[in-house]
Amino acid sequence: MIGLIDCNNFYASCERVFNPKLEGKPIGILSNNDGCVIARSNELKPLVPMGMPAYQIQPKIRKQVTLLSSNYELYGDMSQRVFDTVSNYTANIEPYSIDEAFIQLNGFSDITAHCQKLKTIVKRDTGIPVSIGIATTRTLAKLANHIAKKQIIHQGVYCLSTNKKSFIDTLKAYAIDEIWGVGRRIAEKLQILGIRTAWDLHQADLKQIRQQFSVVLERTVLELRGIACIELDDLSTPKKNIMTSRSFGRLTGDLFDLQEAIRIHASRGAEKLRYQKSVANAVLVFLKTNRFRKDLIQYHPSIVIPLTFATDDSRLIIQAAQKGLRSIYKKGYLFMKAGVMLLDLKAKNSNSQYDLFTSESSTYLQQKNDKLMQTIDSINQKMGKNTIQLGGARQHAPWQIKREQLSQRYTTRWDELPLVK
DNA sequence: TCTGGGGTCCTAGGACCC
DNA sequence: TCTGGGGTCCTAGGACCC
Repeated sequence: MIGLIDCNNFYASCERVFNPKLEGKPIGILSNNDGCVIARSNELKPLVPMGMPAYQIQPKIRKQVTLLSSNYELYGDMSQRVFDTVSNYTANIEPYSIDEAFIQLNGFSDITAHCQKLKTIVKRDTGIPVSIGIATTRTLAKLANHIAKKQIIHQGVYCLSTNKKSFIDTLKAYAIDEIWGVGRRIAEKLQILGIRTAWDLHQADLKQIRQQFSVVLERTVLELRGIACIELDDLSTPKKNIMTSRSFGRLTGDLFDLQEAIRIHASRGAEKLRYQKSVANAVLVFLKTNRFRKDLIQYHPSIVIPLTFATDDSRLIIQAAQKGLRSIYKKGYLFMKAGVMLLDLKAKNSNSQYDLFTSESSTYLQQKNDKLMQTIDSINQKMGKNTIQLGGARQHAPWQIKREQLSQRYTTRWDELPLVK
């Protein structure tokens, strides 16, 4: 059997662990730049829909709720703690997102009881409440998890068995658009065909699904029937592209601002690249104006700059990115977002990147450069992000994101530890 | 005034090959 | 009247996920 363990209202729960006053109150976590509500406590759910821009929340409601900037450093660390705890009680854990992981649950006489225990331990050791769905396939485990969360009677753990009579009723009560892998577009198309519930899709004709949709949806149908056919990428599988981008706190059309932002993104991308032990063959740079501002002229340029040889050296990647920026930048536009994407990634294998032109002296130089990057990375790892940066970053530059309601990074910064009085 | 960021997979269609 | 057939590779775009 497969279990899906999912943290309840994860970001909100992380905040509550360190600020218990927020317990029982409606709280929401905002996207970067304090833009949209991207996570809600149960109390907030009836008041504010998911994804609503913060400024559209009515003042009357706004007064009753606590809105916080997202604190990814905190959430990332809490996520690791939850997964570490789960790993101690299960042979095989597959993290799927920051707040979810699949677990293998074979060899237990009473799986539900085991999961209840696991749930209690995670709450005790990390402070994070979780729900667990159990079934024979990942798609059904997701569905079971949903039920575990929604129906209080199950106390956060639900096992969905395909051979019980209740299975059909459960699927009949489950709307099509809530199925994992069925998004808005496909749901609309399915509705037209008269397929409205998980049970309808379970019963659908495989051939027809394949023809009118794709193999992806065909797999979902098989999964609903209890035939496991969705495998997850191992998390250690290196990424094929690496993207770093941010919306700006304020619009800017100034080249110097953009150069600074692009340098930070290129540098951060190179860090991610080294972390997964890859090298990039090309760098894409893009700019975007604010598409919501109908009163401003729009411009969304992007360009790919090939690198002379595949590299993970921040300096070369920054250089390429800046070259790209200069060629797409035009005066007279107000930009709201900039980003860098590292493309055509390959494993950093000790020789491949030096190709034809390798000579003894260039190999020596390469080793020296590698060492420099390693040193920067290890200092930043030990002393905190951005202890060493290539070039400065002005604190109040327009491109810096707005995070006015940021909580402390309680678990990752010495000077932000929670205080016990 | 204000509207997230970072990924994956699949398919269709074009270029090119013999 | 009648314009080959089949394969690969690449890219753009669309769908999905959290």
